[in-house]
Amino acid sequence: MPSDTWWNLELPKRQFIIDACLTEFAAHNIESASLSTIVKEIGIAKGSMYQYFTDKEELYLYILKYAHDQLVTQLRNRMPVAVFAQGDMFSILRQYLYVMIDLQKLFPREYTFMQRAIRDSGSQLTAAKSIGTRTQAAFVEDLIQTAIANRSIRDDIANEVLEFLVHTIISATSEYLYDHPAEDSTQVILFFDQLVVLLDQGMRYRIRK
Amino acid sequence: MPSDTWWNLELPKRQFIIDACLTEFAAHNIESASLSTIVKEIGIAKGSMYQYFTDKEELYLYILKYAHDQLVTQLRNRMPVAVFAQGDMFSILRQYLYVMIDLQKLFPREYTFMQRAIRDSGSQLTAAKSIGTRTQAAFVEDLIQTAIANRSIRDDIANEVLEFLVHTIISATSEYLYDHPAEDSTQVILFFDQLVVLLDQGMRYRIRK
DNA sequence: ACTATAAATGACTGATTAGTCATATATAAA
DNA sequence: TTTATATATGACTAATCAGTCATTTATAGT
Repeated sequence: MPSDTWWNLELPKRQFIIDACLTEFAAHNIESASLSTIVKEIGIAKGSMYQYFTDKEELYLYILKYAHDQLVTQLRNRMPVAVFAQGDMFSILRQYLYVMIDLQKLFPREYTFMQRAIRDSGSQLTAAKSIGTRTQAAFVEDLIQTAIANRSIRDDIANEVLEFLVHTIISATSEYLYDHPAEDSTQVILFFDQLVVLLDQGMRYRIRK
Repeated sequence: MPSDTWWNLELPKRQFIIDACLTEFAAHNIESASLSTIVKEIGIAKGSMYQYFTDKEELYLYILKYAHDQLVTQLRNRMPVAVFAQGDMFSILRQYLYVMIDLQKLFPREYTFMQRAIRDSGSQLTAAKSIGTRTQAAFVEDLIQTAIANRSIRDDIANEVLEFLVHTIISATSEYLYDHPAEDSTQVILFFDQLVVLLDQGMRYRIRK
């Protein structure tokens, strides 16, 4: 939906603009993000921005889609479908958490923005919500379906509940990364490993052998 | 920190003002909530508001504390300390989730506002964050400590991980309620019950007897 | 060099914001 | 009734915002 003018721009300039928008949108929700701030940061006139995008919302959704596509592409590279067939659910989940750690390091702006967009999208932009969560939702559904077919997990609990729990774990670890970005990766991995073990083996007390 | 003038107001008027603020702050973060909207809604002059509170932030924190105190009081009534001593962790957790359902029904504005405040407080107001999460953090810590002492849960996983998981579950169910406010309680209870069973017994597949 | 098209500009509009303050009104005391 | 104090008011400031548009500048075609 951006204009032809936008696509005629040199790629480095487009990238520069995108980066500035990512930074602003990662720090403020759409309501309080400022286009004036963005153009001042980039060093272009405000009018130029309106040659590329019709309004703030179009810009926001475009940047959201960009960040989303970027992350999904990376995720696909790191977790090809083959991974789903083999291995049980818990090892896949563990791998997914590791990938998230990587992505946050390599694409901090995109990652942070997506995180914020999903968090903020509750009431407002349903478009944003659906872009943000559809991928994850599809991933979780696949994961559960495969796991049940594999008999990796029990089948006597409603799928909705299983999906909720897995989704919750993913979101929460994502938030955890968001809140502890600078921390040592090995520490975070250790943390996640224990978390997956906990889900895997269950929490209830059992006599130590 | 509100002025004497505020405390000299008749209680019903104070309550009316508080209610209007709760509504606005439940719908917008502090950055984009509008004092102009609030005073228009109440039907008083904007200047009056500044006779009571020195600025927007003071008002916000006052309302936050109000909502927090309200909810904590209710929580204490419904979950006296005695509950912690008896019962295992999972039944306590289940009870806590039930109480949340009640509170959301009985104090929708306070509940929604607190939920939003915790969610939004990430970067900005640390005061808000600490008010919002301290109570829950203390609750979770107690819960885990007691459960380990009881041998309700295993002791070979780092406390931090256990606390994270429980905290995550509570937040997520809280979000779930936030997103499905009108839904039938019995459905929600069923959902939570299965969730707790899942945590309790673990997810891994086991042969059905 | 001349023309046509495309892109960039920034002053401007109208709306909204948080916060101020001189003035007006109400309450109470003398 | 007069004086003193407490409270309420809303017009006002200065800043910011999204979005507009007539004008300028750059690019390309002839």
